[in-house]
Amino acid sequence: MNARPTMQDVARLAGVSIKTVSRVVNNEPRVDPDTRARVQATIDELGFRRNEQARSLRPGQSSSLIGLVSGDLGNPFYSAIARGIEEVAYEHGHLLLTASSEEQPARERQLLETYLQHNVAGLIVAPTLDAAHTITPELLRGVPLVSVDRPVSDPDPFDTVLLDNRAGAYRAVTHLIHDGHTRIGIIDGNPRVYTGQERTAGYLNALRDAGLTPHPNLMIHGHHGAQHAEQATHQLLSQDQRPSAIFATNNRIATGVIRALHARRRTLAVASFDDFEFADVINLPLTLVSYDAMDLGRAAARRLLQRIQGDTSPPQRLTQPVTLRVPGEAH
Amino acid sequence: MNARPTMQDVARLAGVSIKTVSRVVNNEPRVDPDTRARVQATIDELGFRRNEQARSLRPGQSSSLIGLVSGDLGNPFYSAIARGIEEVAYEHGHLLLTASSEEQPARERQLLETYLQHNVAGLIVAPTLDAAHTITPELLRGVPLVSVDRPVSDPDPFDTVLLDNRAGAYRAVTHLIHDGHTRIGIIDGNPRVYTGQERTAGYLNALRDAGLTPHPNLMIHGHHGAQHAEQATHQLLSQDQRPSAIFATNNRIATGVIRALHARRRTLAVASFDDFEFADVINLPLTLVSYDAMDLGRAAARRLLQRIQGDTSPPQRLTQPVTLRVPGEAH
DNA sequence: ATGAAAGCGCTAACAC
DNA sequence: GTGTTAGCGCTTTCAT
Repeated sequence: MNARPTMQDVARLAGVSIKTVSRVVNNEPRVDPDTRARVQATIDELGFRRNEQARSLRPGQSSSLIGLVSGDLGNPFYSAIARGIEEVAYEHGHLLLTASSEEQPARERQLLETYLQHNVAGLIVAPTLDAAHTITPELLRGVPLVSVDRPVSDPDPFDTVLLDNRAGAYRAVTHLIHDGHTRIGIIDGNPRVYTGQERTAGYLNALRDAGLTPHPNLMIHGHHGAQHAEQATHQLLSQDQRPSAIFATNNRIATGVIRALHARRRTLAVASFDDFEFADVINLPLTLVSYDAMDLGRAAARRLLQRIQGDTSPPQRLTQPVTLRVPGEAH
Repeated sequence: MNARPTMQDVARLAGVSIKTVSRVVNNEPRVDPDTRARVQATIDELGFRRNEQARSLRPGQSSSLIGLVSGDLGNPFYSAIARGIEEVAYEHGHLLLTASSEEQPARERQLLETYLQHNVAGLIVAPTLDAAHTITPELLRGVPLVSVDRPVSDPDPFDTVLLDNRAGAYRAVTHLIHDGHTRIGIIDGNPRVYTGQERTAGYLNALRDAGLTPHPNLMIHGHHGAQHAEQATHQLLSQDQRPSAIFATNNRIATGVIRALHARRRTLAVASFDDFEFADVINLPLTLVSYDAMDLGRAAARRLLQRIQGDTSPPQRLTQPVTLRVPGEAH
């Protein structure tokens, strides 16, 4: 329980003033080498480390804290983003606070406020639906914010890092069409979610460019999570004009589709946004839109650090690339 | 870029002293209701929120920060733990800092030091190998630490939250034996890792209690990650006395085993520590040791909060339960 | 019930 | 090259 030593303690023991200790700690130039050595020795002896909290209390000195609010850190997609942010933040001497909004706007706002109370230097948020109403410049008071995966609103007052959702979906569906499929079903989640909207748009564009007409019976929306996607798959396969392939707009949905096909002992081409580890072991023809979620985090963190360092250019929208992966196919 | 208002600003505008504002903010009793209302109105008007950094600078006032160092936040196991910690921390008004040691002791120590510089109230760490040499009471200076998933050392000077590794492995292997298997292979990772040691011990106990003799050719150690486990599986299946079942000591290894079996188009009973989403869709007889990783985090956080609140009882070792899951079997 | 003043650990401005 | 002083935003005696 020995109390933590302060600069004052070091100064006393080394027989110098507190300012000299500060100079040594901060590697300022104008210090006598002998003095520096003596002070450093005392620092080591006492195990002194600067109190960052006191340091960043001074005006101008921003704290080295970055706050992240994502939907659910337990979701591998978000934790990969967090990992990417963490990596870049760490390289630049910043620390990362993490919390989950559970997709509730009120909680999201509460978390951002708490972060601001702790003097974070910047914020990264994977916004909930309706974030546009709660995340405002007045709330932020000049603290920079970068949104990731989804925009806060459109047009967006903040920097935003997104996946190329539309192109990814377009390519996956086009790949199915090239394989001869003409009746391609789509299962999407909540139609208000940005990523799903973009991916659905990509699907429609692919059909249109191939001269195919989208069929309402082949498009199921408003379903959420693997459970509902499983039902939706059964529904698609129980009707007269069955699809020969299904595009799932994310991996939760893909999981449901695969479960349903497994239950029916039925083989169908499945395309999906999001890659997954067991893709190679599933006995189905798969077409996956793959990407590195950590890169989303890295890009968001880099942009945020630029803002923290004073960049005041207009808000940017950064789009991260995606690739098509067909398990079992040579490349 | 309007500067953040301070208590001083509120005091001036409300025509009271800063101390009265402080009393209102902290809900202290001895304030005139009228004064309180007037101050509160000013607070709302200005959007004032207490600067937590300044607050916790006062001695005695511990910060509301908790620091987590895990091996890799991108690993779903660790991110689930983080999510559990976050949940409990949030309920108690604490915030969570996260970082990844990448299993490097030097980085782990560096991160802990940085956390301590930021005046964290407590620490949770999933220790690397060799953490015993770098995580010492001198480093911590009275800041409480709880280790999770693995002990820092044995006997452990810190509270520790573990899975019931031995019992889980014992039950899984016993289940295989009841199904008639007598030649059961085991593939483990780095033999220095605590969890692997315990799970291997459970495997050996199960064999012994069933009157079976462990065979060196059926035990493969020192392999790391899915890649090596794939090779190890091929090795096990290429020898004369082939196993009829394989126990994988974690899900990375299980992934490798399943990959290898898929490549060989071979069906074999597979038992594994760690459950996974696609277990139900894999066409293999599976026996899984399942548990809730979030609970590990919750338990660690609860223990840490007790320490932060002044508990000085001797270090505890908490063991979290595991269950057996056999996909496709009724329960 | 309210306020004045000191001080937490540090850095910036300005001596010397 | 080195030291003195003031002050960041807050809480805590101790007065009034």
